[in-house]
Amino acid sequence: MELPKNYNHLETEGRIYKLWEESGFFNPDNLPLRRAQGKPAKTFSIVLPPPNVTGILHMGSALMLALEDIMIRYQRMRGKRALWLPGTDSAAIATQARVEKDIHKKEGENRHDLGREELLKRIDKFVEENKATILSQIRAMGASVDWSRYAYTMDEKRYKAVMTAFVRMYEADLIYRGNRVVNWDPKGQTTISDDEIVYEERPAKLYTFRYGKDFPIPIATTRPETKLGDTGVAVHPEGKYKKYIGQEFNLEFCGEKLNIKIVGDESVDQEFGTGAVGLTPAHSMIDWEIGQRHGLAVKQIINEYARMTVDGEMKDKKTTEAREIVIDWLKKQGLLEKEESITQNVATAERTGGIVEPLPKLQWFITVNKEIGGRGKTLKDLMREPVANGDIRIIPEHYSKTYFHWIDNLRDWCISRQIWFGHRIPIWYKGDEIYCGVEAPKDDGPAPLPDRQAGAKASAGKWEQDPDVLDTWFSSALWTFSTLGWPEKTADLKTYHPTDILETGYDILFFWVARMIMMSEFHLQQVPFRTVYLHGLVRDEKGQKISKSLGNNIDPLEMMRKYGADAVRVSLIAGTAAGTDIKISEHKIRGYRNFSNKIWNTARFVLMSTDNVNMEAELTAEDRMIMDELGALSVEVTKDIEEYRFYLAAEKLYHYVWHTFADKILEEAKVKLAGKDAKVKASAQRMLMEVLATCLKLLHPFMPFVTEELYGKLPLSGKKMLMIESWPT
RNA sequence: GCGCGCUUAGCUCAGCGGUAGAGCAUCGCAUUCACAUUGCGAGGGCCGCAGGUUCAAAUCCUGCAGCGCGCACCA
Repeated sequence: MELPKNYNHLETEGRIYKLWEESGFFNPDNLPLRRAQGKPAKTFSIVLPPPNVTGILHMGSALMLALEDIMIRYQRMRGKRALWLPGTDSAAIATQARVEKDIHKKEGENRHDLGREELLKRIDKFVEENKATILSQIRAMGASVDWSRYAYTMDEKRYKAVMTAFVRMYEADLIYRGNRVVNWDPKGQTTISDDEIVYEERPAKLYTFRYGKDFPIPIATTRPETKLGDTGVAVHPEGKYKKYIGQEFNLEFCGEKLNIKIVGDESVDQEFGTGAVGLTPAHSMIDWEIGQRHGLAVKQIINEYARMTVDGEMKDKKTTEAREIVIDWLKKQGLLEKEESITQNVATAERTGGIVEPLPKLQWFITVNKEIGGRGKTLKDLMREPVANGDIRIIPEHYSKTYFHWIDNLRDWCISRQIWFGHRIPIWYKGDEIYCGVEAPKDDGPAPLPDRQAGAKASAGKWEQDPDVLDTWFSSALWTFSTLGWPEKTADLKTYHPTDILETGYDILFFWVARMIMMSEFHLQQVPFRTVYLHGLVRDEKGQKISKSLGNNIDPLEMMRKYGADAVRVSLIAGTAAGTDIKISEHKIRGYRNFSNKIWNTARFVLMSTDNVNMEAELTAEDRMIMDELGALSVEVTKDIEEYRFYLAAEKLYHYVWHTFADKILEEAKVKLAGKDAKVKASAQRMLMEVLATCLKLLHPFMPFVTEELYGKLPLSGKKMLMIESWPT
C-alpha cells in the first residue's frame, strides 16, 4: 500500500472526529469494558472546566483540552469506563456586560431602558447564536468528550441544582443576609468577591494631618475625602497613645460634624504611619472589622457611583474632587502636617477595571466560620480537611500550601450580584417576612421559614423575589455533581462521583477548586475529585502574558489550520511540567507538525515494505531485542502518564519514533528487507509492523488524529478503532 | 511583611547523589533511495553566587542575589 507523501491534517481531522463521534465510544455506556481480575471495569471521570459559552478557544483552553484528552484517551485504552463530561459556563458578568455594550452601541439604550425580561431575552439569544463556535472548537482539538451528557451552567438541570443547593444551605443556616462592607465595583454596578479584585500599583500621596487643632493624635491617609466618614481612631492598647483610649471628640471637619472615639486595638502597628489609624468603618474592610469590635458607628459618605453623599459643597462630587477640597481645607486650617509620595496598591475589579469602592451594603453571604449543625465543623474545615488528610491530592504539591494559606485568610463569601443574567436568588420578601424557596409561597400555603434576619422593613402586598443573582462561581462550585444529575439520585452520580481528576489552571484554585470542595463536602459529604492537576499559564515565546493589547496572541485555531491539531496539542504539552507556565510559539508548533509528518512517513515506509506481512513469522534475536526495548519504553511512558509527567512521556515518544525507530531501526531494516534471507526479511517485516502499531498506540493520547488515521490503514486482523485498542502494557 | 516557584548550551527546558542532556537555533557535508515538513556530522555549558554535608553535589543542607507569582498590608 502506498500513502501520499505528506500527512494532510486538513483532509483528515474532520473525517476522523466524525468517525469517533459516530462510533459512540465517547460515551462510556458504549465502551467495550475490560474486567480487571474478575471485577467490573473501573471508572475514570473528568468534568470539563466549562469554557465561556460565548467565548472563542484560546491557548489556555487548548492546553486544558489537550491535557484532559490525553488522560481520558489513556484511561479509555486501559479499558476503564472513561467519562469526560463537557459543558459551558454562562460567565454571567462578562456575558451581560458584552451584550449590554452591543446594545448600547447599536441602539443607544442601557439595561434599564430595556428592562430585565427583555435584556435576559437578548442575552439568551446571544448565547444561542454564539455557543456553536466554542463547541466546534472543542471538537477541532480532538477532545473526546461525551456530548450526550453536555451541560450548561444555566440549563434546566443546573438551575435545579443551584436552587436546591441554595435552599439547603439557607436551611442549614449557612447563608445569611447582612449589612456589611463589600467590594463595590462602581463601573460594573455590582458587588464582587475578594478574589475578583486585582491590585494595581500606582503612585499616591500619603497625607498626615489632624482632625482639628485640639485633636491629640496625628493621622495618615491616602484618601482624605473618606475622613468625613470617620467615627473612630484606633491606637495600640499598650502604645504611646494608650492614655487617650476611651476619649471621645466632637469636631467640625471640613464642614462635616465628626464624632471620634479613641479605641485600643491589637491590630494597630505602632511602627507604621503615625501609629494610629483613622477609622472609616463604612469605606474600608479593615476599618469595618475594627469598628465592629468596638461598636463604632458606620457612617456612609460615598454612594454606588463613587460620589460623595455629604451635604454642602461636596455633595455629588467625585471622590477625587472631594479629595482636593479636603486637602485645601486642611492646608488653610494648618492641619496638614506632611505630604509624602508613596506607591500603593489600588484595588480594581478584574472584569471591568473599575476602582473598587468598599461600601456597606445589604447582601447575601455564605458563612465560612460557623459550625454546621450536626457536623461540628465549619465550611472552612470542609475545605481544609480533605486536602490536609490526603483525600485530595494537589499537583504540583506546593500549591497545597497556597491553598491552606488562602483558607486561613478566608472571609465570608458574598454571593449576591447586582446583575440580571444568572441564577436569581430564591428569596422572597413580603412585608417583614422573608421566605426561601424556588417558588413564591402561596399566601395560604405553608408557613414561610422563620425570618432570622432582624430588621427587615415592613411593606405589605405580594411576595417579591430578591432582584439579585448569584455569583457565577456559586453554580460553578456545584459542577462536579450538578453535571451528573444531582439533586436527583442518578446512576451517573453514583457511578462517576467523586470524579478522578480536576484539571484546571492554577489561577482559579481559589475561585473554583476550593469552592467545589466546599460544596461537594457539604451537599454530598464526598470529595468532588481525588486529584487536582494544575496547569500553568500559556505565554508567548518571550514569557509575556498573551493579551489583546500586547498583540501577541497566538490563535490556536489558526495554528490548527496551519499545522494540525496534533501539532498544537503536543507543542502545548512538551517541555512543561504541571504548574509551570508554558511558552508557546509558532516555531515550536511547526516542529511538531514536522513530527506528525515523520510519523506519517515511517508508516508510509512500513506499509510499502510489508506487503503480505506474516504477523506469525518467527522473530530473529535482533528483532526480538528491538521489541523488548520498545516494551521497556512502553513501561516508562505508562509510568510517566500515571504520574502526570505528560511532557516526559511525549518527549520520550518523540525521541523514540524519530531517532530510534526512523533513524536506526528503519535504516537497518532496509538492508534486511533487500537481502536474500527470507526468514530475516519476514522477521523484519513483522517487527516493523509491530513497532509501528505499538508506537501509534502509545502516541494516540497525545496525537489522536494522525495515529487513528494511520492505524486504520494497517493490515492487522482483529483490529479495532485505535481509540479503543488496548494500551500496550 | 508572609509564602511559593524559578535561575543548567544563543533560546525553550529536562535531569535532582555517581564522568553534563534534548529540541530549536548556528555551522559544515549529503541528496532522484519513506519523509527537504529530510539525512549525517560539528561547535557550544566554572548547571546564579558563597559556604556546608559526602569518597562523590547541577542534584542534599544553609545563606545571599536576581527574576516571576500568590496572599496580606497599603492608617
